[in-house]
Amino acid sequence: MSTRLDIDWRNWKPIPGNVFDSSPQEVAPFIVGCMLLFDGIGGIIVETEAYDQTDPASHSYRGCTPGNRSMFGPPAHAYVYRSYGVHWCLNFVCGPEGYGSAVLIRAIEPIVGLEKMQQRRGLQDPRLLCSGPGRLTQALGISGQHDGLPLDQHPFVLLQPPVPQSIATGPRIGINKAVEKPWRYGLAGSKFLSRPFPRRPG
DNA sequence: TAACCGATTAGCT
DNA sequence: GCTAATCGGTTAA
Repeated sequence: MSTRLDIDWRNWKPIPGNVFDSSPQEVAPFIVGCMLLFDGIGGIIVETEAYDQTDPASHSYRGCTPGNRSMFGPPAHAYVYRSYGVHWCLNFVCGPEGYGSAVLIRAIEPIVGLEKMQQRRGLQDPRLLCSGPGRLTQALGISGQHDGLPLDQHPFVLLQPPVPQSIATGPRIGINKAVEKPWRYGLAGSKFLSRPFPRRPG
């Protein structure tokens, strides 16, 4: 059983590398709705968060260290870090080189390679495969050895949809500082979010 | 000791 | 169907 069989992939195009020269607050909403494949397996990005060096919640806030050096490297590269000792989390480095900014990939809708993802995750439910930053790296087989890899070549593939997506925003998840920054972006109503977006007052 | 989390459990609609 | 609370676990400050 698969999803999104209605999509015509012929109209999807590679994401230009210079997209990642922009700020993480611009890149994060842009890549929501884009297709992410790693070694031929993946799906549609449905949730992201922006981080930059001025942000107390960012790994780059206190400058470059051995653990976060990829964040200060060239844009359009991966920053993969270990979270809570056990999980891996995938970020896309953006902004001018040395700026220390990145976009955290928080959730994808699994499309390609369902069986492999289910095997790696040890469960069947598509909604639990990639709905969380640690879950999606396990499903795609991404770990610390992939830190620093360029996003515009194998094993990465990034495609943008022919039509821009409608993006919801909200506060980021799992942080205690700069909680008020609405730097979480996603497809509101998607069943593959790590958590739903708060309903806007109105 | 705090951190960009996941799995499980308990309780709600 | 959903949300909140708890706890294990490694790293770096």
